[in-house]
Amino acid sequence: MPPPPDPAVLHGMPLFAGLEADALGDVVGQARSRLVPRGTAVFSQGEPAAAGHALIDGRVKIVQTGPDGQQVVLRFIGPGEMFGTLAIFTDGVYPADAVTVADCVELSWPAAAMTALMERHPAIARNALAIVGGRLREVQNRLREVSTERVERRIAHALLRLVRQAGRRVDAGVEINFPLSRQDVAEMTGSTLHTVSRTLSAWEAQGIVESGRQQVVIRKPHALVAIAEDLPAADRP
Amino acid sequence: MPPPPDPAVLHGMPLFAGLEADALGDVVGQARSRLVPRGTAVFSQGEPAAAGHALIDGRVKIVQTGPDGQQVVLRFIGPGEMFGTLAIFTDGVYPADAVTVADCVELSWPAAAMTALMERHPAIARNALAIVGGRLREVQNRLREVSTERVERRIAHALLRLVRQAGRRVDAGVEINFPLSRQDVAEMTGSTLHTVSRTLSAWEAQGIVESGRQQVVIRKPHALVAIAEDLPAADRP
DNA sequence: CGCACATTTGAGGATGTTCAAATGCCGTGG
DNA sequence: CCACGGCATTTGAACATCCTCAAATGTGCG
Repeated sequence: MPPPPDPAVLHGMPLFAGLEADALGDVVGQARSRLVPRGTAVFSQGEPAAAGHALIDGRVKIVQTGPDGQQVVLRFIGPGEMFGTLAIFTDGVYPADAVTVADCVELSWPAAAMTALMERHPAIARNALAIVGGRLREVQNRLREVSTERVERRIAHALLRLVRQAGRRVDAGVEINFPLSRQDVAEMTGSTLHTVSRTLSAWEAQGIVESGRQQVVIRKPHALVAIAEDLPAADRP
Repeated sequence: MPPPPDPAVLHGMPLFAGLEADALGDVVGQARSRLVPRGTAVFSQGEPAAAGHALIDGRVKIVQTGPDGQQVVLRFIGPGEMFGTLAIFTDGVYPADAVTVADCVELSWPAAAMTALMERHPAIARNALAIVGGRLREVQNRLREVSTERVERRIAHALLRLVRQAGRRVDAGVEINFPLSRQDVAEMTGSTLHTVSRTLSAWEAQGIVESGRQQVVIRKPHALVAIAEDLPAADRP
């Protein structure tokens, strides 16, 4: 049996914001914690949604696979974020795969417990609504990007989003805090790993990024913003 | 002052499913009804979200505009559907334009009334969660399509979605029940009106569709499905 | 009838994909 | 410790798709 979770971990999780201490205890009491090594599927597309999940530590990639095997990265989950809960509120089937891209610690609540908690604490339903609403907006924005922007801008947007979500200051600039392959970026932007590689190479030549095997450091975030916004690149080192 | 709405109109609106009769009365009591002629903006992107809306009759196009003016059609709203409610649950600003593409009758609830109703009747929050969750899925699927499929398949998918949503049997086949331009289809698929026109022309030559000014009739839905699924077109009239 | 707008169609060309092959990096097992 | 095998990445070349530009044609409304 995994260690019983500490109520403190729920702090800062938007889904449980505004709950009383005893309500939080109720929530924590229903949770299971688990260690998941890198490269493992937490759940898979098409499975019945047995549980809702929250990430305590690590990073999880949410990938949707189409009928012909084409994959799209829907999002990366960081500590404090929920995932796999949508299915519980809709048709009960996970709509995507969740794969750990680093060693992870996660909490999970059985689907029944999740819905029961929501009935007992209506604030959870309202929080969930705000969260899902926010994600809907995010995806709508990406839909617009993919529909109207060229590849280079989309890649810039994707990296900037990742920086916002998982950026860590290092002396060379800002580093994206988890292993990220060209293929991943391609699947985030509706492109190919070849094009992503070429684009990053070009940016590297201009000193905008530094990148290696599954790792990206942004040296000049402002330059990336200029590309994302399609502004003239008016800057020297 | 518009006519006081009849409680019957709420029947079949998923947002208010499972509510008691008196709760429904409460809901209806807060609503305003309004006639909106074709081509009018119900609300505009960037405005503070003053109200949530439900369509009783007609058709509304939800369009998002990017920083450079590029437009994307997020969805078409038909009778019985809600729209413009997302903003109330998130940041209070409409994320898109809503424009009538036919003469419409709509109900609306002031934002404050909407949230109050939700607090009074928790079932509404749960319904809303399921609805928003369903839309999130839909948009995620479209994101995958736009990211991985070629234009022809995307157009096929878009038309099929419209048929499901607003298809009407006519002797020639199935008609999409509201005025729909090539430009609209282009903005639904991340393409251009030129490409859409060419594609429809080609399909017309094959007897798959019949289309004219802002109007499309699908004569062979199965053929369209074959294109959407990328199957070999194995059929004769 | 004429104007505004929707649609069609052609030609040319850019963007990005596809195909192919080489190189580099990392952990594993000998 | 080093060699090996599996990935990840890079880069070149050819090509396909689809967009852009341009102009003509059709359709409905005022």
